[in-house]
Amino acid sequence: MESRIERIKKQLHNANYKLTPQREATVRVLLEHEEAHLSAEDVYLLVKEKAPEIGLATVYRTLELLTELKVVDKINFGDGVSRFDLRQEGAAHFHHHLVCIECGAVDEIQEDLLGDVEQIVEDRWNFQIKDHRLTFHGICWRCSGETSDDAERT
Amino acid sequence: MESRIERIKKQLHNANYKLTPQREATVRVLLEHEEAHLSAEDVYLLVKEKAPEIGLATVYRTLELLTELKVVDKINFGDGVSRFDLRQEGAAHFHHHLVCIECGAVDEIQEDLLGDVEQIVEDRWNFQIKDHRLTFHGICWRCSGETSDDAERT
DNA sequence: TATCATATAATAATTGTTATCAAGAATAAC
DNA sequence: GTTATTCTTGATAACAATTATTATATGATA
Repeated sequence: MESRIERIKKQLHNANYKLTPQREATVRVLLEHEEAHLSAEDVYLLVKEKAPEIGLATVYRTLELLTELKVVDKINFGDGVSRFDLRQEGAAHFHHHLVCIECGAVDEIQEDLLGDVEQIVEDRWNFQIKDHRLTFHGICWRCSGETSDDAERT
Repeated sequence: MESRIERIKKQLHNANYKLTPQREATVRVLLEHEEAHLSAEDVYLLVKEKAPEIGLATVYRTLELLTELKVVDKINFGDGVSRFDLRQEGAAHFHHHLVCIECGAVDEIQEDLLGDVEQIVEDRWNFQIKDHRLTFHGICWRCSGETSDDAERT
């Protein structure tokens, strides 16, 4: 974890920004809640536990900055708030999400899966793909397990 | 076009709603601007040209209603506003989008393309897919065409 | 030291959207 | 036809998420 902070610090410095205590606290919260898909408000409340003097605007600014530097990805599941995910180190592409319409859980798919599709799109639509967003809405294994007979026994 | 309005009228009636003049005006604007990805505000301004007495709230209500009936799809490209697309008649699935990061243009992909990917996701993650959202961000043919030969520019 | 740029907390302002509510049609009951 | 009843509407207030403002603090530099 410390090494990841170090690397993020370098990324900031490369872009002429500093890793201030507030920014570090924000990054730490993100690191401690990977895959949690926190909203700005969520992050704010969590950071506040450790650094109560931080302001909401600072969290917004930090998240914006981190998005710009591609340290985090800003996602939007259509529920009115933006959510922030740490980008996996070395991941060229954005990961996908499974949003459960029953319980609201958000699971991640790290696999790319879109290789073929992207090739088709680039060729057929003459479109140079830089990034993608893929979200499936449906019923997760937990919820379908509850009512389904052949539920998976974990 | 009239026949599509007729069908939408039936859909409304089936759900115990009426095609009021305001709703019809809104639907007509959507029909006349297919593939335009209008925001609620856009729709409001366009409807106002024909029916100046309409209120913004009515447009929001109508768009919400049409979304519920799956006449339109509500999409979000992360720019802070929701956009509304008429769903292609008979389309079981939501179409995909190409968002150009240069000029902001939004093109549509009607083809599904995700058949294989969905099969994998359903099997491997035990997830029952009901809908999907797929958006590619990149450079469209228009923008890459402009500088295509001597690529390097600012 | 003074000076300069950056970062900050607090708060005001803005934006997209939703809720409220009284008034206006449409429909049904008498 | 008149009266209920139910929808629907327009205007506007309320709301929540985000962004801008401002005055202050911090830290580096000369």
